[in-house]
Amino acid sequence: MKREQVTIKDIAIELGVSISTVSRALSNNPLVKPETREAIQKLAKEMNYHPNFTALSLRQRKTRTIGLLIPQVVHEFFAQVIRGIEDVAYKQGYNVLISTSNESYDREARNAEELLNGRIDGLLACITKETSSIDHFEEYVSREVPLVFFDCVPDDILSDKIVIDDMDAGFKATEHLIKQGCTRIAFIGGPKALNTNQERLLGFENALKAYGLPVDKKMILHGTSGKYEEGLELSRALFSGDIIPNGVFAATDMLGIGAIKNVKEAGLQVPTDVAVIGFSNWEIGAIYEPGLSTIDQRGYELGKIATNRLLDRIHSDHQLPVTTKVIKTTLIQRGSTSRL
Amino acid sequence: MKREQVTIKDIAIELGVSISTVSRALSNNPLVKPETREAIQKLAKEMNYHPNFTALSLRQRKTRTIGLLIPQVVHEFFAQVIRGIEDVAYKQGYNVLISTSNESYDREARNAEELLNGRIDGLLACITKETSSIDHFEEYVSREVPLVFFDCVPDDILSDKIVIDDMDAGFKATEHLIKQGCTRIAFIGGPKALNTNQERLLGFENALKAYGLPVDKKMILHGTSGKYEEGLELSRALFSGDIIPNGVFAATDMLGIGAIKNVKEAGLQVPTDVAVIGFSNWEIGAIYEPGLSTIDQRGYELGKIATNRLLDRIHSDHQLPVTTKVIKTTLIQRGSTSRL
DNA sequence: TTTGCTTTTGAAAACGATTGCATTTAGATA
DNA sequence: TATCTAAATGCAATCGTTTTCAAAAGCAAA
Repeated sequence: MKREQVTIKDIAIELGVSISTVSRALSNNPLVKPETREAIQKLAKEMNYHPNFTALSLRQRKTRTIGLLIPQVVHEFFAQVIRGIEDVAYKQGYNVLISTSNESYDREARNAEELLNGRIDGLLACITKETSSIDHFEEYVSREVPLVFFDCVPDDILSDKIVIDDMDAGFKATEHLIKQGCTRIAFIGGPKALNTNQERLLGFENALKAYGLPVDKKMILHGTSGKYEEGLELSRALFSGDIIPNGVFAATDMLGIGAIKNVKEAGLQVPTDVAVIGFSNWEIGAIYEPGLSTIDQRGYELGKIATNRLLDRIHSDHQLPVTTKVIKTTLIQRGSTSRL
Repeated sequence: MKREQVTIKDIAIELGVSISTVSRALSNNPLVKPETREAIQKLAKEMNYHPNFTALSLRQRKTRTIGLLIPQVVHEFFAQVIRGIEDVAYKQGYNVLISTSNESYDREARNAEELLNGRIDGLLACITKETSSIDHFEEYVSREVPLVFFDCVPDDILSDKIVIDDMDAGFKATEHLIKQGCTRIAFIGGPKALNTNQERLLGFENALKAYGLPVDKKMILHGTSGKYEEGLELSRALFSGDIIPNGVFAATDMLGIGAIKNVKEAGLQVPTDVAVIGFSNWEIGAIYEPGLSTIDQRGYELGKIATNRLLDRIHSDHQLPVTTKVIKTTLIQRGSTSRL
């Protein structure tokens, strides 16, 4: 019953002036006489006036809100990205509307569709593992609604993309293992179809080749979830083969920790018998024993850069050229690969 | 330039009918002639029409959006809560607007103020560690804007609250240590002022008393962050005192793991020499060695219950009585306390 | 006073939808 | 053909703002 907001009209009636004058007074428009302005501003404060966001959005045809489409929130990487996004968005007076697809393609498509209803000024998106078709993003492109992809990005779409250099990171991780004296290095990764995963694998293979080591398909295993339990399983498979690796590059930290756990259970020493490096730099890797060497995925920076790009696009009055920004990663060495 | 959304008016002009007819046709109003309706719906689809969210919100005076005010996203507990919230909200056609305060009271107050501008239909809030004054929530109460607090809730506000039974949980955790044969039990916790922390401590003390064990103030230490490093430090302080504990109840999992790490470094065995139990049931606790016994904080349920309550309030046409719901926790036993 | 200028104010349209009410149209009946 | 009724459509107000344009008010100069 009392839910009604105080409006500009209430103030106008109270003071016996017109709506326009109140509007002007509140925006400090010099057209209105100082005394009037002060009286209006005083009353507005007293009445607890808050300008109605929806009316403003409709009138100005912008919502000061950016959409964020991600597979999941319960994920250290995305949490970092969100923090980066919010830090930038916030400073520029933007809010963030998060839409989670729960790794479901259908939900992603529905969410993307729904966000086209004018409630956001632009969209930041990271596609799910299973996303193949990108029809649901085409209208953003054709209508020129600002759209920036980050991390997991579709190949064939004319849109800004911010990604980390997964191939380079894969190369660095593998090179690091080689330099630590590993000669039989295995790769355990996520879904084969995932482009970030492919890139990491490519970097892995390139490094082996660059250092004259053989690329053995039996030493390359793919999972689906990238989780701890999967790391355990893949590692078990790996260490029951005919060639026992002395180095493992895991495409996620949780896979890496699962691998270490299995190695320890198999009675082998990490890093002496087997060195393991992960990917992402999750907090757990620093605490686990031994500490997990890893690649820092720079989620926070990724979020910041993507948001800046999106806001540039939103604020630009002409159509900006489409760019792809590749961010370099850094390697973090911990106990799990320190053999020298 | 092409950013314009297709509006109902565009369709009306194209088909030479009135705006009202289009509106009715799109909402399947039986007043409009079947052929007209079909023609309109067909064209709407062809033209990629999406009803403008902002206009709809203004007209209907509701936004189908709920606000979420939390200290941080990068936190497994909040991530769980968010998932619970989204699952419920989503099913009922609501979106979630997340506002992060970064544990800053000022930012929390500003965010709360800002969300009063009519862009949300109701607010879910968890206050920060440092929040003392709750003025910024008073207007929600006086204007009867639906508001539900969860987890960290202010004492003196007439509003729904969903909390876990921290005292009971503290009691259970401590009782568990006692039943595992611990006789000198320490408590390491978060900020003294935090009500959840106080409750856990109270449960701790009650359990000691209930089992005839002395409450020694020297065995009760408070930190500020609840993080791993702090767990290490507090534990060091604890184990350099004159009485060495043989059980530790840590008010967060990260404190617990820090404590275990220190105990191990001190050359003691977990759980034989010292049993440790944490709080929250973070993923890391299941993976760490030894596995960390803990209290499951049920973030997902908390999120679901809070959202259901908020939506009830939003949908109710009369003012519902204010309630406080207390959720019981469950104890998860792992290696760190298994001494029998 | 009248004129002309500046300062200040107000009326009304617009943003994109919904909806109560009035009007038109079509078909049926007299 | 005229009248009545029901079906279909359109007009206009509304939601809360901003902003253009017109009008009023105040004041100085003629």
